[in-house]
Amino acid sequence: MLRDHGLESFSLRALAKAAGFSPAALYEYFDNKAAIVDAVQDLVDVELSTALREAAESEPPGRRRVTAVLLRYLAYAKENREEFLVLFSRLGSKAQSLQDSPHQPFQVLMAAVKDAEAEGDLRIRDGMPLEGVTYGLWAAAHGMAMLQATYLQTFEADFDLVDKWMLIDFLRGLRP
Amino acid sequence: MLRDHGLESFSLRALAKAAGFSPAALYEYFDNKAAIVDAVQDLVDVELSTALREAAESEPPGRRRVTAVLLRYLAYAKENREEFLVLFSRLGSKAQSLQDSPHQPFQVLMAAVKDAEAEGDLRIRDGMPLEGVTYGLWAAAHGMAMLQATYLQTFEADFDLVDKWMLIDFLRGLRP
DNA sequence: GATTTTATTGAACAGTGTTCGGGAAAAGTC
DNA sequence: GACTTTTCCCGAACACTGTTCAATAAAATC
Repeated sequence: MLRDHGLESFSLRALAKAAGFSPAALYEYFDNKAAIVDAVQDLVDVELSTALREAAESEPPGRRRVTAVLLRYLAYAKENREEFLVLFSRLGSKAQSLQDSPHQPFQVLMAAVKDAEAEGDLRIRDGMPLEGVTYGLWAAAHGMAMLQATYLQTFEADFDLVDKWMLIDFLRGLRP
Repeated sequence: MLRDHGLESFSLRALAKAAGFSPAALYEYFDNKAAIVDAVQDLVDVELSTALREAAESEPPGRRRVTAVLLRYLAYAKENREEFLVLFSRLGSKAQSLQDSPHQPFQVLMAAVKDAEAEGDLRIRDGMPLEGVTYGLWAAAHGMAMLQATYLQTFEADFDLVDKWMLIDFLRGLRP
């Protein structure tokens, strides 16, 4: 529904027509537009996290598994551009927290990082929390995905190989 | 002007009133709202790039200089949240290109990376263009800045130290 | 069958970006 | 100085947005 026509031009009237409802009827189920976006964000959240989980299981624990999760993150953002952008748009009104609340993609990545450290394949500085390095790795992939989806969307180039090499090199800096 | 009231609630009528003009008068100088945002983006672009240039000159060539530029990027995003978000919002209609057109912050970072490689302080894989590793490093910092500015804006924590450590570790993976 | 509850709607309101005809003020020309 | 032309700006309007609310039809309950 939303996938085809972007996020900017996503009006309640258009959504209502697509759903066979009147615009006012939407307010029976949602408080406002932000609540609708929140609901969509939840859907995207689990879709992305299951994709990441699959990627994690495809590789043995260690830095390679972390790399697989990050590359899957990038692939999802590339294949599902609008969904990815919705997830990180400011239209929703979620109070995001890192650890408790189920930002599931983060949890999946953190598990992979934890396992890699347990395997002795990844070094974590003294005083650096597990969430910290997970956040850092997430941010690296997120920045690539975000730049390609917005700022560099008109920049015709194949980022795949560059992304992969850079992530591998970044993780190289986390070797024991 | 725009700094105080965010980007979402930035109406042409409000801008016109603040400028002492009528809303219609703005169209004498700009084609549309996107053109206004483009103009602001240009201003932010040079503001950010001069800040990065200063940071580059504060350190000798090498990975430390690259780190300084990236940290300055993060500091700017933190101190000038709205400007930073405007720069990467989809409201503008710029056709961004990496090399030619003056996305100046990228150029500044690329110069630092180039110098670091020339100093023998940074390794670039065979077949990897200079733009590629610059993009990767930029994306890492950009992801951190973007997450803090949007998705994690309610997450009260001090990211500064984590950001610094992670960037240093990432660059550690690029040692010769 | 009567009454309450649940869905759904059309019309309206305030706000948005944008267009257009018209009217002042400034600049240029004889 | 008078006349024309260009520059500048505004009010009103249009189509759109999210949102509210009284009214209505359908369903559920008693």
